[in-house]
Amino acid sequence: METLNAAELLAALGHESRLSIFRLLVEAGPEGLFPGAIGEKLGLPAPTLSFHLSHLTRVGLIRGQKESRFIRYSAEYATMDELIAFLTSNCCQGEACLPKTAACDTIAKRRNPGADVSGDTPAACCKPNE
Amino acid sequence: METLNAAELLAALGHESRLSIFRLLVEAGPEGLFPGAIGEKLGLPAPTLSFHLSHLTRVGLIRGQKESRFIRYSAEYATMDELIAFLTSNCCQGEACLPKTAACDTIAKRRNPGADVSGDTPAACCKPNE
DNA sequence: TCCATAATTCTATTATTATAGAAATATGGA
DNA sequence: TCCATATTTCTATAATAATAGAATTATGGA
Repeated sequence: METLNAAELLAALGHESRLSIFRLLVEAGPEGLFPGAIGEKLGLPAPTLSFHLSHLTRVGLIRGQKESRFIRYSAEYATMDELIAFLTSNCCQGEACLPKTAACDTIAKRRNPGADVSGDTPAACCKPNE
Repeated sequence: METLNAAELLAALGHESRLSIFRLLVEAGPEGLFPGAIGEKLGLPAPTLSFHLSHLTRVGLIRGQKESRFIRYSAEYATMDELIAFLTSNCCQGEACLPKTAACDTIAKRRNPGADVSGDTPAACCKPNE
């Protein structure tokens, strides 16, 4: 992922309404939700909601699929995954930088399958990453 | 982390110059960089750079420390960590959603220490998360 | 066919953010 | 002290994004 593309995704999520929409869809799982339900839950007028849904769709963070009169929106997990991989790549020069995220543990583990990674203190992370 | 705060962080990163600045600092590690070096590397005029540095500082993604005539900026990894934890919490209803990120593996592993998490296919993730 | 409804697109307005020159501030060295 | 330089703050302007009413489109049901 390139910087420009990542910035686009981040900007799309960098708005309270859109972030809320996205998280509703992330939590809803693959079944997703219809705009009606989202709008009701978040209290957004239909045109405003539509504006944000199309923004999120354009950048590839969600996707909408027509179903008779409705449009079922769902999160595109793969896009989110790539974004987080981008953010955490080449980080921190060997410091333990992302204990809550826990991605680092797994990366360390894959590099050295015998290591114990089940504790709370993560190994150094992310150095020779993709 | 609350949605509003997360949106602020994402918006701060959702600008190509700021994202580039942040990533330079992430890669620079705890030693950080001075604005001069950043500006030169990214080709940004000093006032523009300063504007973005103060934005990133205000939201807590970086921090600046005066050192004689210079100001040493460095990434605040903890903030990034919390942001990613927020983004990946309560996701995907048991689907395997973030294989590249790899956070899911570790979360699964912590839940069930005997599991093998070293392969490329992550376990279901993130369900009863913080 | 006609209506109710889901959702979008059109539109104008408002609000916010980015840009970078000019001026200001602060520090160390000559 | 005086100057060069790092960085910021001030300022005006330009660019972009958000909001939501009104109009439009599409679908299923009466």
